[in-house]
Amino acid sequence: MTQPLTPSATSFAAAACFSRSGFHGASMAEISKAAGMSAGHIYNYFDSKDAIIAAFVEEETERVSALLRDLAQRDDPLQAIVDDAEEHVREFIAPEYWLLPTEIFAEASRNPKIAQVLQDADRRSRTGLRAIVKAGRERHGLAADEHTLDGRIEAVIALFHGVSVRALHHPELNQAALVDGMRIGLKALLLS
Amino acid sequence: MTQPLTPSATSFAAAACFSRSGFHGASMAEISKAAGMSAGHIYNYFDSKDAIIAAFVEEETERVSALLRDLAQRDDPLQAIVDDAEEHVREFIAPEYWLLPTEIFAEASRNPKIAQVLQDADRRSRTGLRAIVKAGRERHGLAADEHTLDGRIEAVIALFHGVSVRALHHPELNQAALVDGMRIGLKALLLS
Amino acid sequence: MTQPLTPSATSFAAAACFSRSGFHGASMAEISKAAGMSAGHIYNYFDSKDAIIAAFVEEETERVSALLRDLAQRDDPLQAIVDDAEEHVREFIAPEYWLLPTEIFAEASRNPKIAQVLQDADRRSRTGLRAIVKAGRERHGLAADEHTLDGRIEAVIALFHGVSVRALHHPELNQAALVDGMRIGLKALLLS
Amino acid sequence: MTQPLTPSATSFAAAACFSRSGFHGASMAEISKAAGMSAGHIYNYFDSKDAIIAAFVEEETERVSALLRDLAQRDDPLQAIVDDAEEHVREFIAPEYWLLPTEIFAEASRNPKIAQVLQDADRRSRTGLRAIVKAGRERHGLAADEHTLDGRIEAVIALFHGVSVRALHHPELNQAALVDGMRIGLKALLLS
DNA sequence: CATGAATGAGGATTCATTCAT
DNA sequence: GATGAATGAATCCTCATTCAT
Repeated sequence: MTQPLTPSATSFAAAACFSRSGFHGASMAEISKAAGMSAGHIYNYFDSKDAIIAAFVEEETERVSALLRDLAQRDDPLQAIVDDAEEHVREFIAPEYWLLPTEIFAEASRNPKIAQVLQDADRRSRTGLRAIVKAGRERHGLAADEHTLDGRIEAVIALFHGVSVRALHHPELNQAALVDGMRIGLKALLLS
Repeated sequence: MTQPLTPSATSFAAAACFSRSGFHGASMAEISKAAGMSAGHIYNYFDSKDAIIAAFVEEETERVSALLRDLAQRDDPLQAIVDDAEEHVREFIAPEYWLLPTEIFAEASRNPKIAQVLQDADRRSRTGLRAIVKAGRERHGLAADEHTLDGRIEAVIALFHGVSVRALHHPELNQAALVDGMRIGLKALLLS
Repeated sequence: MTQPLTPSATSFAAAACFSRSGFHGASMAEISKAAGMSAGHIYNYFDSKDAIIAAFVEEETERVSALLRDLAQRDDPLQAIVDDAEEHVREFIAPEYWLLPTEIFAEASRNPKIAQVLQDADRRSRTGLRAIVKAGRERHGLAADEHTLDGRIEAVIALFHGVSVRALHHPELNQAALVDGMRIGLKALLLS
Repeated sequence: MTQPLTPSATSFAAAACFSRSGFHGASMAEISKAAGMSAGHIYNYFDSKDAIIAAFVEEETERVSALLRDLAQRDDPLQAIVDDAEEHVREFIAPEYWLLPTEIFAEASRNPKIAQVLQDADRRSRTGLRAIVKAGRERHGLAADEHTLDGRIEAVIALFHGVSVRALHHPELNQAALVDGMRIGLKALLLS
């Protein structure tokens, strides 16, 4: 979201390429065709291919952060997390959901600039989730001190991220069973 | 563990390069220098760079599988998982631990051959863990039907994998708090 | 003649390299220098070095086919073939003439795609020559049935191709004598 | 035949490789496997791959020269050439016959050393054939002066070499018709 | 004599990037 | 703004040749 109009279109177009071939497997030719403009012209918006990747990662992480903001609107957000486990699992298990993040994580693990983008977005997400969990637990009369919140929140996010990793390792996993497992874990972490 | 002596050394040397530059960012020149042999000679052991990656992934996943086998030796393995949470978290949080897996996951998400290696190793791991959890829960007088086992095991593994993803997103996370969070989640999943 | 402007220039430039070093001895660097463009750029016109060879062979065989078309214009083409023996021998004996065909034949003997190009061009040439010979022989009141035409035409072409092979084996051959030999053979084959 | 025993075996083994892949397409690894010895060991007999090619060409051309010597034994060699046309055509048309020569010609057209080998062998062949034709023609009361012999001999050899070239260009050629064509040409050249 | 591990130069090919139009 | 022709460095890979054993 750092870039004007057309670059955004480029990032969007690049998503398909990145998803298919990975950041380094996708060529500028491939990206430019998907973006519907010449390769040379892209350089009017981006300094380099790395800049495209960075912009793309920024948009992508922002998109994920936004999901959390929705959650805060719910009546009893904590219970909602547990209740919506099925829907969330279905989402996190879909390759459309984790293909690009997986690529992003790998890039971040080598590229400090990308890692920073991820960490900044995560801070925002955490802050949002933290407020939700704090309010929720207090409403349910549960402990909501810093240590408790820190640990529960990290574990909850880990659980969700882990689901996508599971999908990669075990595409035929028993989804219904996992949903029940998730509910047990989430309830223990959020509502006890 | 599929290859004789020298290839194994190559895989080992390649690890450093892959970790630093990624599978596709690491050049054969870089790898060969690390392996202490000429680039050309590597091709006496491996058919292609992809074959190096595949062999490396195989070794790496095997290494992870081995960790599970150790677990089975414990007196009360389920309780051990909960008790050892601190040690496990410390391990899963260390970049040494997740740097290469992260790269592997990204590769697997695009390369079916690599995905297969991962899935095969995962099946072995799951089978091992399943036996442990089944025996443990029966010993504790808990439900151990297929659905229960499926769900709990997937969620437990997800929790651990997720910890590594957290470390990437939040390097300064409150480790002690996370350990407590993990214990809550693990106890709920394994011992209830 | 399959390719637009610049590729044609490449083929032309490649001819010198192929003639000097052979198809496989000529490096892309050599070719690109001769073509006056970077090696990388050639790949905008040709998919591979093999494609350059194929295009070159196509142009070259087409050029040979064209010679036949001229022949048909003559008043008494059969007599012309005999009469022009000296000129034709001089031509077929010149290395400029057979250097590249020799390379092409070797390539065709291993590469089915190239062989096909050759055979297709040969069919066209034969059809053309056949019409000429048929009309000529009928005009001279000679047998012009299929078997006769088949055999005479094949032998005549063989005679010419063979001249080039002779030049390679015996560069100092007695050209005037060979011309007379050719005339005897050609007259026997075409006009009797 | 410049080399002792084992080299000869190497040349022999190399024939299959050369025939399949060409001189430059055949690797030393391929050749050494066919020769049943290590690649390194071949260098005890040959200074370089080029030397193997040279030795091979020498053996091969000698083999062809030898065929001519047989011809001289016949009662009426000239008539024999005409009479045996069918057999000779069959032989010259077979890929086993012209595959390697074609490769050799291409090599000779670029490599003066190979060209020399070819030309030396050709001189021997010509001398042999010349004696046969001279004696034959004199016996039949035909002109046998130098010019006549030169021209007829060159044309006859060209005719035979050309047959192989035809086979490459027109694998389905009408063999029976060509035999008749050859007989007409040969009779005109040798017996008139 | 014989091996085959090891080298390293050289090959085809790709691709991010530039720039004249 | 917009193109795409053009570059050339970098990549993977092959292979003739050497040499320690």
